[in-house]
Amino acid sequence: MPELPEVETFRRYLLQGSDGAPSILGKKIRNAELLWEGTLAFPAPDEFLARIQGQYITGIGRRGKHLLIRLSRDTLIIHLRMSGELVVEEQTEVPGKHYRVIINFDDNYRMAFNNIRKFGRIWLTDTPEQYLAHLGREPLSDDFTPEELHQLLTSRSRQLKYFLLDQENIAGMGNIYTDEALHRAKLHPALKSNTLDRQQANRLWQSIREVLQEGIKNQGSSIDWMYRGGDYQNYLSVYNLEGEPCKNCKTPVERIKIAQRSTYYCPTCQPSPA
DNA sequence: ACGAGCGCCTGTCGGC
DNA sequence: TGCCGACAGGCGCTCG
Repeated sequence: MPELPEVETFRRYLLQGSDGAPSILGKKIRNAELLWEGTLAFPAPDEFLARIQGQYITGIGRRGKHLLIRLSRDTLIIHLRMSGELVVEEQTEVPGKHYRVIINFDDNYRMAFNNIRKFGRIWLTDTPEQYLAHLGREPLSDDFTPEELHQLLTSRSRQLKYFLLDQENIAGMGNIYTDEALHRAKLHPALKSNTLDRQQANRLWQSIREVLQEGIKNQGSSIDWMYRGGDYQNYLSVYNLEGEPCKNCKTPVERIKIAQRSTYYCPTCQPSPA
């Protein structure tokens, strides 16, 4: 499911709580339950279950699309992939059909990793950096500059869609926000990255940050049956809007396949490179 | 180096 | 109604 804005929304939910769910910060872990062992990327199940017991939640961070739950001794890294979500609730609730991992706290609350498609993964480690080392720049950080984006773009020749989805360049973009950023920057998704001039790179930098910030402000996008918290889906310009008029020029939005993903763009505002 | 194709999973939707 | 393919917010792998 989630891209950077949705993961950031989950981070804030865990940190601040919401109606009916407390913050998990400071809670002590009584034990964990592994309902689908494949969720666990590291370590082995026995070690995971033994090691997580008794640790306290000391912080909640994010790196790209990875959630970083800081514990007394370790970090629990969670990647939600396509259909994951986190639920904080009382232990008396009936567990959801697709709960894969449950963390029980010692105060009658729990945090459940709900994950229909089983693609999500978690790691428990005291060296989290090694699992995050492949990630590129944090697009909303203060020291990510348009100059640096231009440098990244021109260092290789990639179609812009591929470039933005590649987490080794920028960490956090997914299918929705990539299409939205390219439309806002008026760049065709199949344009080669190394053909962009400084002005185009500046526009893309600005567009990436705007769509991500607007996504966070609206608590992410809720599409289909999953994650109903946010409402940024109501402000999308092209994603999932095939045949609808472009918000700028009224040309019908088109859908093509790039990188095996549906890719939405306006053929007028984002002219084809060919 | 780049990108296509596929696998991993469960569920929904539209067409026939 | 039932079946069947297409599709879904991700990513790692192979192959040419």
